[in-house]
Amino acid sequence: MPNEPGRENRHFIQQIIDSDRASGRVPGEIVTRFPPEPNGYLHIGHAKSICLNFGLAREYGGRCHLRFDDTNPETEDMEFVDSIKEDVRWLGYDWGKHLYFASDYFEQLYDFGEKLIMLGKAYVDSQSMDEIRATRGTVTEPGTESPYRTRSAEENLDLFRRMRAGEFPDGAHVLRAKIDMAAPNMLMRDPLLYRIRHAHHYRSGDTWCIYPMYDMAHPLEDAIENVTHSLCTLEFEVHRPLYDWLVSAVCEPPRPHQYEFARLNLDYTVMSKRKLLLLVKGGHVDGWNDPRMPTIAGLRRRGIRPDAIRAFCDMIGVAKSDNRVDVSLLEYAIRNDLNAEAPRVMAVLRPLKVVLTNWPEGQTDMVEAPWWPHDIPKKGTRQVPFAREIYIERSDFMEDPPQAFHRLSPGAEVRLRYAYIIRCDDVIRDADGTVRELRCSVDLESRSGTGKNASRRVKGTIHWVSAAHAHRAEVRLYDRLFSEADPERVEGSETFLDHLNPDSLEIIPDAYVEPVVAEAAPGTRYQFERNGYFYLDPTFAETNTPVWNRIITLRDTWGRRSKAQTASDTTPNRASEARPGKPSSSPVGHTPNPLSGLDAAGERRAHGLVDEFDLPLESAAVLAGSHMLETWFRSAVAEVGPPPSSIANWMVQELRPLLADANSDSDRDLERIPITPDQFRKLVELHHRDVLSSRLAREVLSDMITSGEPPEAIVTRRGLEQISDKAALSTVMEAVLAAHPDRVAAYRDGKKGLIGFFMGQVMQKTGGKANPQMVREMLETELERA
RNA sequence: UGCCCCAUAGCUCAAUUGGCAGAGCGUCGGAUUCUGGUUCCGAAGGUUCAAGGUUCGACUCCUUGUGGGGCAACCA
Repeated sequence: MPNEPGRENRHFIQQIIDSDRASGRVPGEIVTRFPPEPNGYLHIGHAKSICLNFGLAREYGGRCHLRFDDTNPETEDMEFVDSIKEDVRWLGYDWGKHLYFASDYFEQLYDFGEKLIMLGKAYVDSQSMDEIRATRGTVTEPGTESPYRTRSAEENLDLFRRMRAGEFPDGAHVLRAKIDMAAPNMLMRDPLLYRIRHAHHYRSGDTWCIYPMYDMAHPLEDAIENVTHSLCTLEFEVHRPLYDWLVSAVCEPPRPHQYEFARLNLDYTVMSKRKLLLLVKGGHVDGWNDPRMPTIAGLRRRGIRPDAIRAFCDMIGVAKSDNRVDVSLLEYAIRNDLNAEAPRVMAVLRPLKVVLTNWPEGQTDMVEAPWWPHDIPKKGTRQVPFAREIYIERSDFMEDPPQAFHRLSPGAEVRLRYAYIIRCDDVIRDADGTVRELRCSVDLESRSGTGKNASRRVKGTIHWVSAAHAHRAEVRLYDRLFSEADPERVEGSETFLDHLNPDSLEIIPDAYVEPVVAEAAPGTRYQFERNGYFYLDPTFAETNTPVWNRIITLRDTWGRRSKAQTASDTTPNRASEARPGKPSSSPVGHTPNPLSGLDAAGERRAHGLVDEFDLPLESAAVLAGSHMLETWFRSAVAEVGPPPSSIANWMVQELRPLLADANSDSDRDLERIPITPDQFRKLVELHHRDVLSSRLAREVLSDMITSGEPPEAIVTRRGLEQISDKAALSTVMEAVLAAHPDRVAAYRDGKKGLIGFFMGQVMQKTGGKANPQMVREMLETELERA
């Protein structure tokens, strides 16, 4: 959702796509894909990905593929393919003709395997699984190369073909990429590409006995389909170098790129397929579509509409930081959607009988009740029978109510919604003292709409049903499945199952609904007034008793207040719990050691630079960290010219960040840029002599990197000399101040931060050429003159 | 412990790419209301993880820390 009015808020992937289009990197259609493995049901976390991928395609007029990533024959099934298709469609998205299966690419993927072998980029390894594991090394130690790594291309090809032909048992050989067994990224230590698996695949049957691994299949599938932006979750970040390696090894230029975003975590729920399966298998829920489950099927059966899910996904945004979304956000999306979609009716969940003593026995009145409240622009009414005996909600009566309670109590009056005002005269009790029934008198002139006293106001309005006309219905009340915000956070021998909420389901077999509700078709959504939104569960369509699932309660400021009073001191404050990213105590007195990243030799070099050139230790440490940097620095320094510390400073602070182009080692790029150390020194000199402000010098530097021209040439070509003429600057400044009298006043009123705004304006008006020191001084003296 | 990623209001995210720290949700008030709902109005809430550095100016760039997450399946 837009954060700033008037300016659409673009998340980082949209920004990437925008710039890809602007720069021409992606001239054609934007192509994304949603790539589930058909081995489980989709959940609300997948919904985030679906909304992202299909939403982007819709937004940019591109397309989104639905691709089943079915490369593991042992876990996948057609049942899941069907349910996933249903769920995506239900969410409101359409893949058109772009339905794909990894299993349809097996032949092409195999050809890529042969190609890699021919290129010398892959080999058949005949070590056992254990040997491969053991020689992979650890995160701190490099792995060792397989003895089979040097097999000839011919031998590899022969072996790979025979693997395909079924000559070998499972595990006898694998195809591995030949990359680097010492790579710090474990994924690059000759990752497995193909394994032998004599297993029946639900689509390809027994055609294949070798299957590609994810790292082989996924990037190449993207390339085959001309996907432009391949979006996945954060845990695949470390796979990206491998993705790039593979794609650039065997594919032609228009190539896909992978970007990673944070998966959704929701309070009071679990999201992994494995844990959801455990809930189902263990009988803790009623199946994959239990209305308490975060599965799409569960949300659907709960009665939530797809519009609400999409709105929710819009609200949570897309970013790269781990998150745990507060349920109130989901609840808001659901209520906000249903408010204008669910007609209002009356139902009493926990009945208390009320006899209206002055209402004639046997007389039935029909009152007219609108389907919608006044503030929803929809029309229509229905008739509701009103008679001598009615049911009201047990919780709407209190014998000894607190001050703020404005429902029924002895002697008090309430309005029965759409009907009459009643007064409680008598309370009838059972032998054990519990209230069995109320005797009330009706103000016969107070009938809603038509009565003489229709406009008489009483404090409360409650809902009701006529006892003789009401229908019975089963109602199921759902609460959160877990009692802990983060059920996966366990101690000792606990599992997430220990955090199950025992009260997550309450079945009320004998609620009463007004007659019209009994005619509802399965799948109908109503608001039971003052109780919440309910959904007639279609899975019970066959049975005689209708089952209404409570989708969600109404927002309840009263219940919240009374609960807060009783429970405030026992409920732990969320803020006080340890949260990721928030240090519990801030360390003090720490002095940073710039040398800490260096080995002994590096430290010596750094100190050498300090002694020789009088550099600050920080700059020296950075330069000493890379041989290339240090050499470059030494050749940039000259007898005449700016002090070495300035050159070092500019290298560390300005040059290096400019080199940091996506996925490359910036310090190594130093030799590839068209800037000579001599030219660089001249640039620093221009800044040092105050010909260029730091801002302009930065501008020139980035120009140098792209154009390769010497700094003076760029300055002349673009007319970038700094403006230090007081009169000229004054004119610009006056114009800026005159154009924004309100801000000038605000500044003089104490909002000193506005100096940045004025500076920005002046710099913009002068094309960044104004001498910032002078401008700032002039602005300050001018603005202080009140 | 090696490499990679992340850190802005209670929660989820912005901040025109170095120029006034904002939005939605939540919280608390007020108005409206025949739903203690909705709608409308308002308020509180910030050492931008910390320290140092660069800069006229840093949420943004550099350094070092801290905290959190990911990576050592023939899963995806």
